[in-house]
Amino acid sequence: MTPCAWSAWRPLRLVEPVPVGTLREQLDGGQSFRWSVDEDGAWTGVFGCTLAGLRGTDRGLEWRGLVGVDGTEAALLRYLDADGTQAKLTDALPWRSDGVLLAAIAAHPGLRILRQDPQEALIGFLCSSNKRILQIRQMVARLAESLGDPLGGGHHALPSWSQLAAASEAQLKACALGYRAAFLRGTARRLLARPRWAEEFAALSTAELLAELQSLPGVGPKVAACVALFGFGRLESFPVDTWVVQALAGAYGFHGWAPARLEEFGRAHFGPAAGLAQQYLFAAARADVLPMPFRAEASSPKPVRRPKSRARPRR
DNA sequence: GTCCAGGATTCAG
DNA sequence: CTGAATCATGGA
Repeated sequence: MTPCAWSAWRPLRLVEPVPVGTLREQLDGGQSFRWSVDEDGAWTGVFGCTLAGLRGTDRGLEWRGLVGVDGTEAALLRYLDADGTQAKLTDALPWRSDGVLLAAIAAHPGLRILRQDPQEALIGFLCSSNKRILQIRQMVARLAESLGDPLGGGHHALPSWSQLAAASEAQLKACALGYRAAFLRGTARRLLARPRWAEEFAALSTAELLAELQSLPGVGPKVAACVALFGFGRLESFPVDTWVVQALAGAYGFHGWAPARLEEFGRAHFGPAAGLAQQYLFAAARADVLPMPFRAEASSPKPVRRPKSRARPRR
């Protein structure tokens, strides 16, 4: 049992202020599943092997770490994109000509893509299919608690692939994974044989990375896009989930479009930081603050049938 | 009790 | 290739 003592709260220097609402969306809005908040509004979370606390105050963002543990502040600065890369990319998004995006950014100013560990993103989104964020968080918490290494204060790191592969059926079942248990075991066994998988994946182009991720059991187009975005920092990756489908249908009029086609639109329209735009749209859709001029029509005649396939320029 | 969830997989057409 | 059934579990 490791004694746990928090350091005092200290200011965290970011290039842009983070409103408390944005902080909440960022830590508990479906990117990471490892943060929880107490009654005073103080967040506690684990990323990689770092245990940290965050809170928003009148004086700005503050952080704390475990006494005797070095590197917490540096890890937080990297995790939260303190160098301002995403602030610049946000400014380069087409919000000046896109009122939907403008409204989404205004709803959560300063929202960032968390720079997560690849394994953390992969485990989290392997659990994500057909589940709500709250339940994903519970699954991941149980995985860490029952299989991961202790970090102090009752918190645990996520299990390694070998720890996951070695887990018994009963242990996985107790994590309430449902049919996703087979996904986790399968992926754990595959990556256990490739100790440097994260480096190897990081060296791939984004298209190659997405294909490589999708070869893993339980990883389809959407999960692969999320892992590329959150775990490998591929900000051009544009995950299309149920919320984004609804947002693009209601706000842009793309009713009935297949996810692959919406993804194509997102990348073309939003450009190199499409994933960042996606996160703004996702958060705004969940908060129900997007302008929806094309909300699903109840009485109008059948929507115009759209061409299902495009001419393929491939050779 | 019913419905649905930051989907993936498998199978029928 | 597209669409539908199926998957296991818990919260609303």
